Amino acid sequence: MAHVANDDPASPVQRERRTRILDATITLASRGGFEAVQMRAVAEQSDVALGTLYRYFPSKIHLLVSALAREFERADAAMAANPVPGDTAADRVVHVLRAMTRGLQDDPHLTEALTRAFMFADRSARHEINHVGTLLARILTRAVRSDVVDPERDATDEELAIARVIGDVWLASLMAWVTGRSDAEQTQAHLERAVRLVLR
Amino acid sequence: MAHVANDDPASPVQRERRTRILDATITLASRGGFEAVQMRAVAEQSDVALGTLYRYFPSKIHLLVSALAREFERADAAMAANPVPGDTAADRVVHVLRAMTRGLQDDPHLTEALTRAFMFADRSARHEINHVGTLLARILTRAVRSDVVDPERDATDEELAIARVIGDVWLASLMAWVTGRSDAEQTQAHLERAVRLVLR
DNA sequence: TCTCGAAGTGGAACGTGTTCCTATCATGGC
DNA sequence: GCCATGATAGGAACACGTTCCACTTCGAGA
Repeated sequence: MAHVANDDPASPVQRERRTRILDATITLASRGGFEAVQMRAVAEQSDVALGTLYRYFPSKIHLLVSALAREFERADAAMAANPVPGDTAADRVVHVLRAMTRGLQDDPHLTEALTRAFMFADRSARHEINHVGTLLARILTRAVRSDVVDPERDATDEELAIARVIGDVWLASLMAWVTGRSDAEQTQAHLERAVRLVLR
Repeated sequence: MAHVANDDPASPVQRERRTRILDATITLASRGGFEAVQMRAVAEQSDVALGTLYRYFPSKIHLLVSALAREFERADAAMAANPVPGDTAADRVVHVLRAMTRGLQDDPHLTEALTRAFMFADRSARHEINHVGTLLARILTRAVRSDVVDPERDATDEELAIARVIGDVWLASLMAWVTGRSDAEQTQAHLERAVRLVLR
């Protein structure tokens, strides 16, 4: 039941194993989407026994959401490194959304796999899901307020609410895109429309 | 491959069978959530062979999303019957959201089953998903504009965009609630906050 | 009424996520 | 160095979604 905690792998060996497993997950997802991420295949490709894989990640959903979290951590770090361009909050948010959306649409299979896992997750994966949600909110909140005079001041309730609403719309758009209900152009248009509605 | 179309069951017998299957689905979902809706159980309870069940609904996801669609159709019809109370668009939308949310929270297992199926759906279920999305948009659009002077006039782009954004936030909130990341109170607060942000 | 194709039945079979078991391996404390 | 204990390997076993097949029943048209 208990598995290796995300942020506290006991040993460097385990940390490295975890990395290998997530790498294999991304590779397989990128190649064939959700259905191609088969637990036996992940175990084989990361050179780990099936039982070990399940010790590290208690389900396929946990595995994929953890992979998503790692991607978001990278994106967050990359965006934190250099300031978001744009004069208004709306400009910056649109810029960030455009970057994220483009990144995803460049790898449709990976996006499909990670998105569907995220959406399908149940209570047992709420910590991982929450982590992803937090990262998304952080990225958007930074875009919304990256020109405030005192960046150390906590974000206001309103800034947080705006970031959350935009995040919600982004997730719904992602879902629509993954299910083939809207193409890249429609997705982007809807996102920008929503940003303009919320940020004014 | 081809299954009985939703809106054109060939015979009354088939229509009645379809109803029985969806009833069984709702019953099982209400009792034990997504995992309790097992195809063999649905077939048995609706007194139909497994192969027949698959002829009517090509997958568990199609089945559950179709059940969700039927629920939304009922809700839509009920709400179309008598006008939404409230003086402002925001009031009416909040009222509708509150009603829908309460209805769902009264049956957590059913909500979990239908929501997760909706979120997990892939391209093969895009028609069913789209139908649900259309119904949701229709319900919200009506709430937004139910006091316009000429209700026959088509909704404006802005009215539609507002309804879509609110629908997106509602879906995301539903997901957060299902995964246990937010309780009923937080969900409602976030929804109302979003409505106020978008409608002004 | 007879016939024929579509629809339904009952159940075996298969794939993949998940669990479980036993033997082996690695590591920290003596 | 040696042991105790937890981690891993390897793989069988199980559950449930899905597919398939052989047979039967139903119903519309000749």
